[in-house]
Amino acid sequence: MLQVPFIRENKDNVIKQLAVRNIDATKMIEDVISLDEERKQTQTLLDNALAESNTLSKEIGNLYKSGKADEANALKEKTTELKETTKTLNDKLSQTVDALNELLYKIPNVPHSSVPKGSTEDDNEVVFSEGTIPTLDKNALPHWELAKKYDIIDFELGNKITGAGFPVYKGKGARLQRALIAYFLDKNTEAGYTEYQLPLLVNEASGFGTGQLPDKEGQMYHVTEDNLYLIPTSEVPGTNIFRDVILEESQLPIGITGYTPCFRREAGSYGAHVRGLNRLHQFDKVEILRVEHPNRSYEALDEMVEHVKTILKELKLPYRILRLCGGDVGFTSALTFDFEVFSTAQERWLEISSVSNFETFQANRLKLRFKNSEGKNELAHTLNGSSLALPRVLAGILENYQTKDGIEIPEVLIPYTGFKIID
RNA sequence: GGAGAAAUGGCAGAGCGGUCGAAUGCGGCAGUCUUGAAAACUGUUGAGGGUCACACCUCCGGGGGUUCGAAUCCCUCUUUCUCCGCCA
Repeated sequence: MLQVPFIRENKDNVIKQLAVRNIDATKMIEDVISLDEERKQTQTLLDNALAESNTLSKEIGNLYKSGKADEANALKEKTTELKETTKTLNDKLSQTVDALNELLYKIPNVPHSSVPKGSTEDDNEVVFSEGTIPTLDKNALPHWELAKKYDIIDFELGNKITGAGFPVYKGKGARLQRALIAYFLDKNTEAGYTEYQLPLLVNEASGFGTGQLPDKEGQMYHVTEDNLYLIPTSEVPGTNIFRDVILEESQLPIGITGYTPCFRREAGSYGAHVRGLNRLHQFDKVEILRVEHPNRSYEALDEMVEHVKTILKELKLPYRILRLCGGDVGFTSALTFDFEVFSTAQERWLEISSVSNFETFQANRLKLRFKNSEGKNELAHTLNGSSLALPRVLAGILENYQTKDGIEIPEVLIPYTGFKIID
């Protein structure tokens, strides 16, 4: 959520930059400012009334002490009136604050100046690509066929146990999953991220903290009995570590990594593009997350991009990096780079990582601050990225590494899998 | 799941319904002393709103109530601890 003082001071620029997302925020921004104005006025009136009633109460106390009960009783009548006033003002204030917040929840983050204009994913900018796309045999199969052929992922079984989108990994398939998780975690901790194991269910406050609530409620599985939500990404529990936290400047930067399954309802997604591992309700992901000083958060973003590149290079997968356009960049993000792996048999790019700088957008909701060199509390910047999401990496490996003898295992993974080929 | 106890500032820990945003200790910061450090001493040290700056207002786990006035009384929820039960 954007900060009101920031909106006030940069009104025109905010509107101009939000236009990159193809939204005309003029009215929303003006409403924010006028609601905030109203909030301040009401607050002042309320404060004055409260101040008066505080003074009166003290006087009454003193009068009682000095035995002047009559005078005290006279003053009491006055405070009764004041009570009415404060109640009315208080109601008005909370209405205004609610309206203001509701509006603020609807305004997305201001895109970074480098975010290109555009409306769909076709307008994303390819900024880097690496790796060679293998020439496969004409009998090459998409990963869901390979999964069946080598009996390593059973989609139907998952269907039976739970439903579509909950695959069962078997044998070498399961082992490969575990290998990938361990390998990613090792790479991330080597790069300085501290490993965490996080809860898979979060409460309402955490959902609000990272912005899944109130808007994207339908995307999460909700355990109504206990009012908990299954996490759609470890970003939620990971970032909420820092909810209501004031750090010392010397504690920055903070980098954490964690593996969790992720649960997404993906309501309204159907068709060929969601076949096999392309889109699941439950999938595994290893995440990296940073809390940074505002001065160097973009440097940190570059470091994260470089880090993910190293992993893909080691896995020898053909990939490219996109700078997301205004129409595609997430609600909370200021700048996002997506990584895509080429799925040779499907002949399409699959998104496997998304690395973003949220600047203060999340921190503002979380109240994540640090004491700056002047001793003032200042909002920190948060960033996160997948490093990496499993299913599509797996899809990429299965498809790109298939040979007539079986599926070869990328060399860096062999110490983790204990086998060299799936056949 | 049952019974009991508790929740106060970074931590520990006081707090007869008014003078309490809150004693005291520790920690943090600044200074004195010292070649430097430690010790000692002095001062300072929660968050948010508001203001040019003050004033002023709100916050003692969350929510509600009683009262002219609540950290203090009542209700409720949550969490923690102890005991019992169940259990990976």
